[in-house]
Amino acid sequence: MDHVEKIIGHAEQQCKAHGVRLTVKRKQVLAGLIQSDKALSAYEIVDFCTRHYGQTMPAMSVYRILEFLEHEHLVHKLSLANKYVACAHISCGHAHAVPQFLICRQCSKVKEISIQPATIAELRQSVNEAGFKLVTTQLEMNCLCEGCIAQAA
Amino acid sequence: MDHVEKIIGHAEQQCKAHGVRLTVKRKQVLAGLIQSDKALSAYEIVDFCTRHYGQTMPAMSVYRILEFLEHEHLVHKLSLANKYVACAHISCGHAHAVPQFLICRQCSKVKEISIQPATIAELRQSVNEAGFKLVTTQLEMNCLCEGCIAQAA
DNA sequence: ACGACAAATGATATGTTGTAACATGCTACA
DNA sequence: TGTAGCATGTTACAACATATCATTTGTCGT
Ligand SMILES: [Zn+2]
Ligand SMILES: [Zn+2]
Ligand SMILES: [Zn+2]
Ligand SMILES: [Zn+2]
Repeated sequence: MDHVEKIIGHAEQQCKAHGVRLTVKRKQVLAGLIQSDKALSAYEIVDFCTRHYGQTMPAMSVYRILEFLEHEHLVHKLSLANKYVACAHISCGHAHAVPQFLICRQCSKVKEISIQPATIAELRQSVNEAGFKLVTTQLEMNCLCEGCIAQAA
Repeated sequence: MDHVEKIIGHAEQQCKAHGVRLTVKRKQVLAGLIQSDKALSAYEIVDFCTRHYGQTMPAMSVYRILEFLEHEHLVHKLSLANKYVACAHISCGHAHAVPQFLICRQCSKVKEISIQPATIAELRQSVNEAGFKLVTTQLEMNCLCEGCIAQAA
């Protein structure tokens, strides 16, 4: 049982606990994202599934499935990059806090982190002073990953 | 001379100083964004211009013009919302720092702020600890504006 | 003023991303 | 086994964005 399957197993447990089904197609999409180990656009997922599972995966299905997976917190949508990434904490057990995402501009690798609550509080404070209210503390930041930094040097 | 024209005047000065031209079409797009006082999608700008200036504005032109205006720091592209907003500091004179944007989910109003350097430093520190490097400190945050908060209450 | 060059815009086509609407198939449960 | 609800298939189209080449307009040296 490899790494990906183990995560899928956890995801399946989670879904069962919520009274929803992780169907074959949904597993395919999630597994694709996990295997890729980076953020993919919806159509990249279409291509991935079509190539790996021997039948064309309609874009419509991918969007529907992504919506489902996001709702189950198994996948995160990254608006900054218009891509989708598997949650990094599917196997952790603990319910995960609102995440922040570091997105490599170069290669779409994503790190899902939790910034210091104090820092978040300062951010929220700045927002409040401007008369706005934060709707979510999910942040997305344009970054370069370790690999791409090394490559650039 | 109204508020919008005054800002346009400043923009024109700025362009002249950079040896580039703020043409009629470019002024129309910029004025549209300023008047709207919120972020607009490229096609909303197309509609605005077509309605207000009596001839159809091709989408292609809008994209080209937005690219120009962004390059001149007169307009900012908001990836989080897939929209464009006029810079809030065109008339300020001082060269503006890397901004952070508070975007109202409800009505697309945008506040362009400058978060405490100390907070930014903490963010950068978190990113470095994760092995990534920030490419830009421009942040975009999902918010509700004053008006929409009041309305919701 | 004239011609040459570069910048800006027009026009058309096409690529990419995302949703609407309705048909069909599958699963769980009475 | 019927049936109700969920999931997927199919088709069409809307919204967002870029590529390419033609035409117009502004700039500058002569
Ligand atoms: Zn997560
Ligand atoms: Zn990278
Ligand atoms: Zn600005
Ligand atoms: Zn608002």
